[in-house]
Amino acid sequence: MQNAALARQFDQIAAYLELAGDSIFKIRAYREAASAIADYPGPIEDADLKAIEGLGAATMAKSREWFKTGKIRVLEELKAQYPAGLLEVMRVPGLGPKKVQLLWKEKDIDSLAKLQAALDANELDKVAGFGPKTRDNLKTALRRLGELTARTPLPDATNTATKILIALAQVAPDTHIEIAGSVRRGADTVGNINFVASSDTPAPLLDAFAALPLFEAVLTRDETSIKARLHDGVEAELVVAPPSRFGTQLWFSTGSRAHIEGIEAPPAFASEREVYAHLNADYIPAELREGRDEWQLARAHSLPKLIETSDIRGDIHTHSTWSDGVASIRQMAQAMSERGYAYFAVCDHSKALAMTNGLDAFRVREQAHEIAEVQADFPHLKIFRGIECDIMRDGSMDLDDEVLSELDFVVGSVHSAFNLPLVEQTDRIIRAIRNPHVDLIGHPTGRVLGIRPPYDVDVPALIEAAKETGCCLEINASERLDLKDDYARATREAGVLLCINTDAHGPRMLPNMSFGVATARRAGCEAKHVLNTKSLDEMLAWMGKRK
DNA sequence: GCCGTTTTCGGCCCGACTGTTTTCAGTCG
Repeated sequence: MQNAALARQFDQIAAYLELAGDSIFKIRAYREAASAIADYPGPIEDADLKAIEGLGAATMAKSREWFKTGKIRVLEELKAQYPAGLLEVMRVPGLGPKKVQLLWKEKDIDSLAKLQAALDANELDKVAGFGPKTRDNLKTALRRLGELTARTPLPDATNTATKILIALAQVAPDTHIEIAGSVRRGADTVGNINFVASSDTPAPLLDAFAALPLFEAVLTRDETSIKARLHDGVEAELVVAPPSRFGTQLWFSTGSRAHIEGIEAPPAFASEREVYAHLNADYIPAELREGRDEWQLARAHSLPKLIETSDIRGDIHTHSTWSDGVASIRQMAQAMSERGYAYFAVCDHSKALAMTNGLDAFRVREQAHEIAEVQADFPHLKIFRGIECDIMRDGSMDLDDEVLSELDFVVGSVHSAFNLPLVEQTDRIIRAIRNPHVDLIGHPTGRVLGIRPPYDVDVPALIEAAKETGCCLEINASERLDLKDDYARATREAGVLLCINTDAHGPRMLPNMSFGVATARRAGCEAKHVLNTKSLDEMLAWMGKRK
């Protein structure tokens, strides 16, 4: 299955063409080809490429070239033409293709390090377009980018961990191997990826680990453990323990440090359950092992019965091709149905987000017809009419109350004016919470892991307002994980309902639900704390009460 | 580059903000 690898080739071509200032439509075509390949359900190398929407003559030829030679000439030429570091520089907010080209040509800046050095040495003062404000913004942006990229987002780390597990399973099919560390605990970002294997003969396993092509270099190795670095810089560690000590090792390798600290080291046990029994505690789920109150609760037999992904009955915040989604309502319905959901809501963007072809009142009503048509073919899946309506700068909604009142679900989200002062940003969102049509605030702090920090907002004040109106707050399960665990915990404690949504722009994103559930588990949530664990009947009753 | 067609080119993704211009280019969502 080479889908991801081929898709990456086209994404890279798109990135270089963007840098080169090529046509936005051409760039988009490459990105759509990449997306189509990544989304293709079977091995792309066996697919009938002509039948895949989004692939044309050019991308098909390049795909075949890659199957045959392992390379795409156009991409190799682009790589030769532009230093790879320029793509990194492009990631700095405020720097687009034009400015990156200018910095490269005039100041030979082709890496983040050189950009930082130039800023520190005040070398950009004379470059056209780089006034004092821009230079200042760049310094802040660079610092933030450093903080944001220091750790890997949970979804990426989980995907990598799974790849490593699959690769190991091929070499050692009978060995029990578990993911440990912060990935297992469901932390929103991850420093490194940990594994524990159960075996009396570590050497072959360590050899196999060292030989995985995913790794760039082996960093350390002893008799029972090995640490290696992936191509993207992330480090992965495997510890091999004999079966009789596997549980204790898994417990140690899962952590967290705060959870383990002050606990007398347990003797060798085969399972973690025995470890906790030995410590006179109930089994503590990995997501709660953060050194909060979990030991107290576990000893008092009063740990929560944490929500499971299987408790989720539907997805409330999803997109379709009516705005910037990649799948039709019918395709989304099919995917939801296959996941066994009882319902989902189509919540495309509203008109203020023009770039996504957001819906105005007219198109909202047009969409209702298509939803009704698709609904007729899915008797066991309720399709709700919804919208992800922009919260404008002043806190008003992008669509009139009259239109909003026709919809089953209104998700209110901020997609503009991220830099408002704390009080203004908070008041803006509270105004949306107080709009009786708004059922849910989408990604309430606006962060995107590894890309954008949250905007300044007083989350406890949002929770208070939501408590007054019965509005829910979202745990966005995609690359945002927003609300984050601490805020989700405060929301639950305030008695405000959370709603875990994938914000899926295509079927491929539906499995992200588990990351949102992990966040909810870290917040100590049971099923009853989350809106979309309700059965269809319960949900309809809840909606009825809100009207 | 892809797509669809009143078949082989023209449309596709637009509006707001920011900082720097001295009348708007570049970036972003």
